[in-house]
This record gives sequence, C-alpha cells and structure tokens, in this order.
Amino acid sequence: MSSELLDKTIPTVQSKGARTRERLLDVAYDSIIRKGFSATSIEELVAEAGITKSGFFYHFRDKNDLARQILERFHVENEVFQQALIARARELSADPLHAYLVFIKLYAEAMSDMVENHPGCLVATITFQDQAFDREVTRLNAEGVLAWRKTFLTWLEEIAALYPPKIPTDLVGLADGVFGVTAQALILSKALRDPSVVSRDLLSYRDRIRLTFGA
Amino acid sequence: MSSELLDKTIPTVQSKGARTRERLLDVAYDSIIRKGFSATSIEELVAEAGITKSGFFYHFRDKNDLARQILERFHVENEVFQQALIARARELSADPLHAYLVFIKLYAEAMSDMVENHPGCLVATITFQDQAFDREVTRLNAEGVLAWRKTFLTWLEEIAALYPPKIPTDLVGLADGVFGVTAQALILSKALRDPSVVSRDLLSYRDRIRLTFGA
DNA sequence: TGTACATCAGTGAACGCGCGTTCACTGATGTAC
DNA sequence: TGTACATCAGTGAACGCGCGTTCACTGATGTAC
Repeated sequence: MSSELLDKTIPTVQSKGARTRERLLDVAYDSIIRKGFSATSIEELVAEAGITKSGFFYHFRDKNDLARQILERFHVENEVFQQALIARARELSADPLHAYLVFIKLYAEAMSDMVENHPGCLVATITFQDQAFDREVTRLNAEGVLAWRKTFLTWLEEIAALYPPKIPTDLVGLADGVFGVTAQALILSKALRDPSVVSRDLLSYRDRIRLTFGA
Repeated sequence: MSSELLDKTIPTVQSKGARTRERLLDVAYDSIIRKGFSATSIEELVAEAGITKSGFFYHFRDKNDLARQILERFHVENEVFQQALIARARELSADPLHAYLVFIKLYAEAMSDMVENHPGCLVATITFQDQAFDREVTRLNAEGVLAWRKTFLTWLEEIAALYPPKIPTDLVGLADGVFGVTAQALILSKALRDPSVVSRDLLSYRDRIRLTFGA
C-alpha cells in the first residue's frame, strides 16, 4: 500500500512542486504508521524531505490537511493496487470462486513483501487516534473501509450464487474479513516482529473461503 | 478489559495515594485508546483526575512510566478477566471443545458490552506507536500477545487430541486468532461506528473452530 | 529576441502556546516513646 | 495522653524546549506582447 508500488506502474511526469509534495507525503506516511500522527512533527518531516518548515505550509494548509491528503492518496493507490490484483486473478480463472482464491494468494504475497518495508496500518492508526483528526478525515477513513466491503461483497455474492454456502454464512462479515484479516495480521506481525504471520493469516482466510463454499 | 470489570471482582482496600494513582491510570487508559499516547497530555489527565501536574510526578517517574504501568495493569486485569471466563466455561462443559465454544460465546458477549464504553485497543495502539515508547514497553506488549497465544494454544492442543482436525490446521494461527479477531473487530467497529461487528466477528471465529474440529 | 509581469516553490525569522519535567515547600496522617 | 519526628500525598511556580502557524520576502521559471 506504499506509494512505491505505484510509482512503478504509473510513471507520471511531475512538476518540481508536485515531486516535493509527494516526497512529503511519502515521508509522512512512513512516520505516521511507525509513530502515530501526533508524534509525527512537521519539523522532522521537512528535515527528511530537505526543505524548510515554511515550505511545508506552501503545500499543506495545516497538519490536518496533510492527514487528509495522505489518506486520500492511500485510498486511491490501494484501490489501483487491489484492482490490478483482482484483474490479474480474474484473468487467471474464469470461475469467480477460483479467481477469489487466486486473488487472496496474490494479495498475501504482495502484503508479505510490503510489511517488511512498511510495518503498520494507516487505517488502524487513524481509527485509534480519531480525536486527533477533524471530521473529514474520520469520514474518509470509514468510507475507505466500506469500499473494501463493497468490492468483496459483490464478488462473494457472485460466488454464493454459483456455490451455495455449506453452512449459513454472513457474506458481509466475510467481505469485511479481507480488511479485517489484513489489519489483524499487521498488528500481530508488528507486535511479535514476525512478518511471516501476514501470509499465514491471509492464507487462513483463504482456507475459510474454501471451506465455506466448498471446492 | 477496563478496570471497571475488575473493580467489582476484586474490592481492594486502597490508601488515598493508591486511589489517586488508579484514577490517573483509568483516565489515561481511556484517553490513550481514544487519542493515542502522544496526543494524551499530562495536563489533561490531571485536570480530569482533580490534582495538579506535580501530583502526577509523585506517582509516575515520567510519561513512559505511565505507559508501562497502564500496560502492566491491563495485562494483569485481562489475565484475571480471561481466566474467570475460562473457569466458567470449563465449569459449564467438561468437554474441552464445547468449553472452548462456550468461552468464545461468553467472551463475545463481554467484549460487546465493553466496546461501547471503551472503544479502542490498547495493544494495537501501542503496537502502532512503538517509536514513542521505550524498549521495556514494547517488550511488555509483545509478551502480552504471546501470553494470549500460550493460553489458547494449550487449550487447542487439548482439543486437537480429542478431535483431530478435519483439515491440516495450524494451531498457533488459530490460537493467535483470539487476540487477532478481537483486534480486528475493535478496529472495524470503531472505524464504522458499529459495535455489532464485535460479536459478529468473534462468533465467526467460533464457527471457524467448530468447522475445524467438527462438532 | 527582449522586456514586463505573473506564478511557482519555496526561505528566514519570529510568534505564542503547551508540553514534560524539576524543585522547594506543605499540611495531613502515622508511628515511637 | 502528649510530644517529636517521619512519611505520605500532594501544591505552586518556574524552566526551557519544540511545536504548529504566520508573514514578509525572494529567486527561478513561465507567459504575453
């Protein structure tokens, strides 16, 4: 979910200002998932980005504006990243259930790589510090989680139509599971300093899907 | 996991100082799970506790000491709370699998109540802000997560001996699931402002256990 | 091609506030004889 | 029962530092004629 993933897929021509702004967002993202929002100081960000503090305020109205832009960029990038994996999975199998299982596998691999460089979870961090943000940020945060739900719920409904669940199943809960297991895996892997739990937990979610719909 | 739960089960006779200290820990716990550690100021804590800032430093060496004491108290209370539920579940069924299922049900109910008053997750918050704490706190945090793993792993091994899993199962991952699903549920419920996902997700973990060992 | 002006992407200095922390002191309670 | 001293649980004032934010200014680049 870092910007690096996308820098490779979308090589944009950027003005000097846009590059600086992106660099600030990169540095801030990393700091926020590591130390939290309040503990991330503008002073420290601009030092790493190589500009002065006033330069920061040329790009962002205030600190909350920074949070908003980071969250917005994150959601866009994540959407692109997920849709790319979904497209690839659909390409590899015409069957929606098999494609879902392929997707989770691809996703698990990608997340496993990512967690080594970016240990943390922006959404969880924002969620548990919501008093520090204005309403707009909290709203965007909730919206993002609901976007995950929608994406996977429609897919699971498609699957359920073809493969009626063996046991009564709450598809919404199963759809929320993609984000949920991701968050849980990121917490556990960071707390225990064990990156391997990320793929372990995501693949266990995959088993749950397989068991639910029977393969 | 709040102290209120235990205040009822362990009525201790406390000196005036100990009561003040507990009050500070209560207020700080609530603030930390809501806004994070860095955004929680001593000034604000003492205002709510009704003492002066210097009074705070009579009870805590510094701010990190506060974090350490909160985390220690949390782990102790949580251990007591969990062991009480486990004892009750074991009492209700001699069969380890059935007892486990009863425990998860009791736990789901308790957590569902709790989340309304204490929306947040101390362990997740500390995990994602670990740069703000000293090594001792991070160590305590990891230790706590491992304690959950140990408790439920031994139980699951007991179950697996009686009910061999239908499919190859990673018991460690399943044991980590109790903490993992709790964390995931607390994030989701807070982000979406929907307390009902807590019991939904915990009961879905319960189904997973049932499906794994077959009931 | 040269000049005038506008916009971009910042700089540098200063601001006031709140933060964590220290320190000398104090009134209330407990303990020894 | 009274006195002397010790400990407990704080108070009040002050500290320096770093924080987010503002503001007047500037040199480089772009655009119009």
